[in-house]
Amino acid sequence: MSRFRLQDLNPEQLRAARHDSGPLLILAGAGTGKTRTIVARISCLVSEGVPPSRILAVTFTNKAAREMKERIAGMVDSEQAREITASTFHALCVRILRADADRIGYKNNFSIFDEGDQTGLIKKVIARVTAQDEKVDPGLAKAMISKAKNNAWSPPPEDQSVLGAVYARYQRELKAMNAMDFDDLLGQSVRLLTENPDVRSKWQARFSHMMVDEFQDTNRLQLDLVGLLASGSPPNVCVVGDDDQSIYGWRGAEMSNILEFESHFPNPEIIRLEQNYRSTMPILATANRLIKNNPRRRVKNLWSSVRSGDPVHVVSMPDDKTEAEFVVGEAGAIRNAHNLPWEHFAVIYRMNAQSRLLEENLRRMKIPYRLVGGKSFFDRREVKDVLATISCLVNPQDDNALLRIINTPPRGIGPSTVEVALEISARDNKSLFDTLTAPEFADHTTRKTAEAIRRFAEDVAATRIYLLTPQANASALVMRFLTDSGYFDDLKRSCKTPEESLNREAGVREILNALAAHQSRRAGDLQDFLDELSLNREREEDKKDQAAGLTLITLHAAKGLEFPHVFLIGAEDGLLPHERSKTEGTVDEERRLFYVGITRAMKSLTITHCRQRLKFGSASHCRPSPFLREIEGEEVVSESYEQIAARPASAEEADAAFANLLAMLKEEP
DNA sequence: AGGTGAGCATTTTTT
DNA sequence: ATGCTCACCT
Repeated sequence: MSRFRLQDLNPEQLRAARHDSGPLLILAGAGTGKTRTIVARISCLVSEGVPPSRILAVTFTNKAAREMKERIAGMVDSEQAREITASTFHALCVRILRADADRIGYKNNFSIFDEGDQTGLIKKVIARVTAQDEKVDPGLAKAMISKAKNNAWSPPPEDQSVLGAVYARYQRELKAMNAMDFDDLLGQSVRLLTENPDVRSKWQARFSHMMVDEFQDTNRLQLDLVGLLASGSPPNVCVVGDDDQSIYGWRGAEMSNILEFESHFPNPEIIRLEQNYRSTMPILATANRLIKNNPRRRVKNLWSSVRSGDPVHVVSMPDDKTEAEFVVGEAGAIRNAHNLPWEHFAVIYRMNAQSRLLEENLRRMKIPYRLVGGKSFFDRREVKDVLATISCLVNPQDDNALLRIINTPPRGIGPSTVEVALEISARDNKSLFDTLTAPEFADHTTRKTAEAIRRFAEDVAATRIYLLTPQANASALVMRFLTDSGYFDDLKRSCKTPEESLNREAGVREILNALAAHQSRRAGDLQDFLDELSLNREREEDKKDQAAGLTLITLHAAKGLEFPHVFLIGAEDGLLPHERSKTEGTVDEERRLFYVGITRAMKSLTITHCRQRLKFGSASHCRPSPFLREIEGEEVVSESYEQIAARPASAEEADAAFANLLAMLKEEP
């Protein structure tokens, strides 16, 4: 990467980079060089003598944190770059909590519950707390608990309402397991820093300048955290975001954090980045026209020095099947006409279910594609088993992990024993492991079961001792624990086909290899490894080789990405403003979603909507999205599929079709 | 225990 | 249409 020069920045970017102290709000429209500006600012701070170790950059995703680190490394001295902290909110919280969680009544080796663990525990709690005839939806309870935590509401005193009781009990059980869910990582960090001025001072002294990316996505706890960590008076907090791209309100993001930034951090400097380096003017004009219709926003107007470009196409389709065929055909035509790689194309949609018809067509046409957002490697059974095993070895109080592995493989500690133990552990407020291993537990079981428990506990304890020595070969120890316990035999037995068995063993190997690699990288302990995995679950499509092809992606997942040629499909009333958003009163957020979609396109943008679509198995009529009315303008061309199909192919298109044919012939062996 | 079928809901998902 | 959950059966 070429050495960065300040002259390369535009005047607003430069002003942001040079801002020295006190709060700074950078309103960075889509494609306006946001990351570039943050990194430039960091580089300025360093050259002005701020020690790099005292600079903190916070992001939402690990990917963003990684990219930021890379770009920083390209800009400042590598020695200094290493000292700069670039981390996600959650990873930062884990660091804070691993050091001092004991100050708020947790042990520092607490476990982190992912959403699967969380749902599992909630279900269990519901079963315990509610009467037989009462029905509580676990999903609803989970959403409510998350909302409560994100607003820093404590569990209400018991038996006010069923949900309140579920929340209270859930939190009690988590605590008993010495575990935190994702929301707790934030909430407990806030509590730790609020209740312990000395801890707070320690962290405030650690960082002198703080940068927050994607500020429009922060929730209440994250805002609190920023306030608690920021140091300097006025605080040196630089936040970057775009309220027009706030699309995670349903997950607790508070747009008011950015809209009312001044009330949280008084007298900030506010800088707008409006020059766009991504899209042509027709695309930007379309986006601007749409987003103007939102009432609560910080007005921005994107512009580009690229004045000309293809018009935005809006095409009306008879049905969703035709839509998929058309989009795939159009992408192929553009590709052939300009000899482009498939990577230049993306199809963006509101719901994952919309990808299916596209996939069918792409497969039929033998077009390579990558589907963003599939199932995670970490949801595989054997991966969960191995991770639960490691968790259990690190923190035996982690009932959740213990429950997963206690009779997998079968050890003679069956459900009835577990049931009894669970009851006693709830009554005595002790962990499952402690309950099972207490001498008096033998009174509740047969001799045989007691012996099985003793053996298991011994195995865990013995492995644990080795494992916790610093130079231990952890992956070998875990491997031996699994083998000795008969895990692999059990795994093989449960597989229908030999391939499946091989596949699952490969999954185990992959985790253990990752563990070995982690240990050789830094003689880290297992805790680090588990933290990294629970906070950094790279999707399979991310880590596999990238030469993937055309991208199929949801509007949400597309935020932050860009593609030369974009197809935005399903722009229908009830789908793009999603039906549910209308009843929930969040149509503005849907408009922002549409805005995000439009601004992903660099060179060409085609928006389609269907007059009919298969919904829940049966055909239903669809009206165009009301947003399509809002984008109408001179650089938007509306047509129907029938008009396009009836038009004689242009010479260019005919050539392209011919080339396409040739290419297909060549690919066939 | 683990498999099968009826019944049911069905947006988006950074950590 | 499809996939998921739960209850009930082998």
